[in-house]
This record gives sequence, C-alpha cells and structure tokens, in this order.
Amino acid sequence: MPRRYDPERRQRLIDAAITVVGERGIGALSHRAVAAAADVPLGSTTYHFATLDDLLVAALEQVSAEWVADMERWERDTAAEVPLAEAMTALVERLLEGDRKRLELEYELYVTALRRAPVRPIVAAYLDDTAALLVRRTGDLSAARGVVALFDGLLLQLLLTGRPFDRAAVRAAFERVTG
Amino acid sequence: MPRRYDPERRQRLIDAAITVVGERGIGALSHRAVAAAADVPLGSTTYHFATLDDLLVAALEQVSAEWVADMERWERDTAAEVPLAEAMTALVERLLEGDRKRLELEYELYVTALRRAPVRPIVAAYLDDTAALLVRRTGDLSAARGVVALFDGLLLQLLLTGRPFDRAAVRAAFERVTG
DNA sequence: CAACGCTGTGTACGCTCGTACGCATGGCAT
DNA sequence: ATGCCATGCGTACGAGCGTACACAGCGTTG
Repeated sequence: MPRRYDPERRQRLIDAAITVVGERGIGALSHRAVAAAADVPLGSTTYHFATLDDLLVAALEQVSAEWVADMERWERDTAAEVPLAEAMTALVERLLEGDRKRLELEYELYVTALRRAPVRPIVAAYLDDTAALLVRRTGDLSAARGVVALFDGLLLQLLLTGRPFDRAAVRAAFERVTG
Repeated sequence: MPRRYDPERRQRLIDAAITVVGERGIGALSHRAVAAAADVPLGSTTYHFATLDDLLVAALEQVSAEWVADMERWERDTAAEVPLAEAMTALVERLLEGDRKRLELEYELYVTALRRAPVRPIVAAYLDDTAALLVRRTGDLSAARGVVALFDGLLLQLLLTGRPFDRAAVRAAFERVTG
C-alpha cells in the first residue's frame, strides 16, 4: 500500500470509531475494527491513539458534544411559550423516530462510565450541560435534573421494551414532573 | 485434580458468574474467569453452559429475580399510609448506601439488553414486574411506569456523578411525578 | 451386579486482540 | 536544497478467549 498523505487521518479515525461503536457496541471497539472501517492500516490507529482507551474517550467525547449541541439547537428552536412537558414529549418522539443506534450508543456511554473512570467526566459534562439547558425552562436546577432523569428513564424503557410510543402517557409523566 | 462430586456445581457457577460480573463488569465475563472464581476446571463451565450467552443469561436472570424479590419485600414492608414519594426517596437512599456494585450491575444489565437479544426478556420482565408492583400505590399503570423511569434516571444520575444524595431534591422530584 | 449415561477433567486448536517496534516517506522548517 | 521528524506502514509477539473433544469416574437403573 502506497503511503498516503492524510492530514485528516486522526479525525477520520474518530469518525470510524463512532461508526463501529454505534453499529456494534462499545464492546466491539478495537484498533483493528477501526482501522478496517477507516480503511487504514492497523499501525496507523496505534500511532494516533496509543491505547484503546484514548480512542474510546476521543470517540465518546465527540458523540457527547454532538448530542449536547443537538439539545441546544432543540432548546433554541422551541418557542418559550410551548409548555416544557409538550416540548419534552415531542423531543422523545422525534428521537425514537430517528436513529435508534445513536440512542443506544448514548446509553451505552452512560453505563460504560460506571466502570471506566476516563469516561466519567464525559457523562458528567453531558448531565451538567443538559440540566443547565433546561434550567432556562424550569427556573430551578433540581427540577431540571429531575426532568433529565425522567427523560433518560423513559427513553431507556421505550428502547428496551419496544413498546409503541404512547404520547399521552409520556406527556402526562412530563406534566407531572414539570408541573 | 481429583474428581469432585458436586451436585450444586451448576448453581455455584451461576453465583461465581454473578461475582465476576458484579466486580468487573459484564465485559469481563468469561468461562475462564468463572471457572477461577468458582474454583473448578475450565471444562466444567463449558459442560454446564455450552455457550457464554447461556451463562450470562442464567446469571442475569438470577440477579434480576433477586432484585424483583427485594422490591416486593420493600413494597410489602412499607405501610400503605406512607406517601409513595417518601417511600421511593427512602428506597433510593437505602440503595445508594448499600452495595453500589450491585446497582451498577443492574444498569449494565439494562444496556446489555439493548444490544443482546437473549437478555431483553429479562429486562422486560423486570420492568413489568416493578411497574405491576407500583400500581398498587399509584393505581395507574402509566403513572407507575413514570415512577420507575424517574427512579432509574435518578439512580443513574447519582451513581454517575457521585453527587451527594440530596433528600429534599429527590423527594421533590418524586412528589411531582406521583402527584 | 453390570452397563449405561450423566458429570467431571484436562488439553488443544484457532482466533482476535492490544501493543510494540523497525523501517519508509515526504512535508516543512531552515 | 536539505535534513529532520512527524506521520505512515507492516509485522510480530504473547495473552486471553470460545469452543470442541477425548477420556475418567461414579450414581442410577434395570
């Protein structure tokens, strides 16, 4: 294979890692899998990311940043008059209709943080950022955290059971917690 | 090693698997790790559980069953007059003071179910059983599911951030959702 | 009491993996 | 123009893994 000049190599490896993890789970992340997905030789991955944890952290940081940016966009685009419960319900519905693999990855990220210290700050930042975002609507930080908790719990339930999305039930739950 | 007659072998392997998974995570589960933890030869684990998934499912079924039994005991021992929000808050507090590894395992079980089909029924049963339990208090199934969602979301947040348990905030959240 | 079959044991094969390392190459600073 | 060093590439090593399998011992059934 001819040597290829590739100044974006590092970023492309991160993207490939996200693809691998999104499609096959964090457990399937390996230097080799990423190398194959990015179509680069094995040695290249170990050059840019000496250990597998480095690669995992870089990938999850990007996933998390994109997720938070998404939430910020959502908050900005939601009129202040819309009741929070309604907005949250619509958000859950939109997410479930979208890329489920991405949601699964998000929650895999959560649980990975439980066991792997280097991942903890990423999740902590996500939780803080999201709560800070919702404070604009709830006015109270504890309440915002409660909304995040309900949001995560409901999404997990819906993903796990595959139960059809019940707008009324979800909205009722959010109404109680945001009321 | 002399042959040992051991009619409880299978159960002891399951217990060993739970120990391994609890201490080092589901990713660390292997025939060899379980064999070492149970102090039996490798061949024995493959005899009782032909594939690793069989072993994982058996272990997680037991974990889940114990968990549900715990919840049932808790519900039975909580006087009907105690407001649900107060009871839930006390439960969360008790759990956080207890064995955190066990909680981590519980949520690892959740996320594992997202990717591994054989584990899904276990989690689905847990969710159904827990909601059925709480219906006795809420009277309404959707509301019960909402309580479970908030419960899981809050526990995850507290485990992940390591933030100190804030009884007032947790209770306020449950009070809102339990109306 | 015999033989069948369930249970227990040790070993081996083939695979994937993380990681290390030596060499090649060419962009860029000088 | 040139030389340096960041980057790219291929390979190799040792470890851990799932799984298969042949053989050994003993409880049970007839």
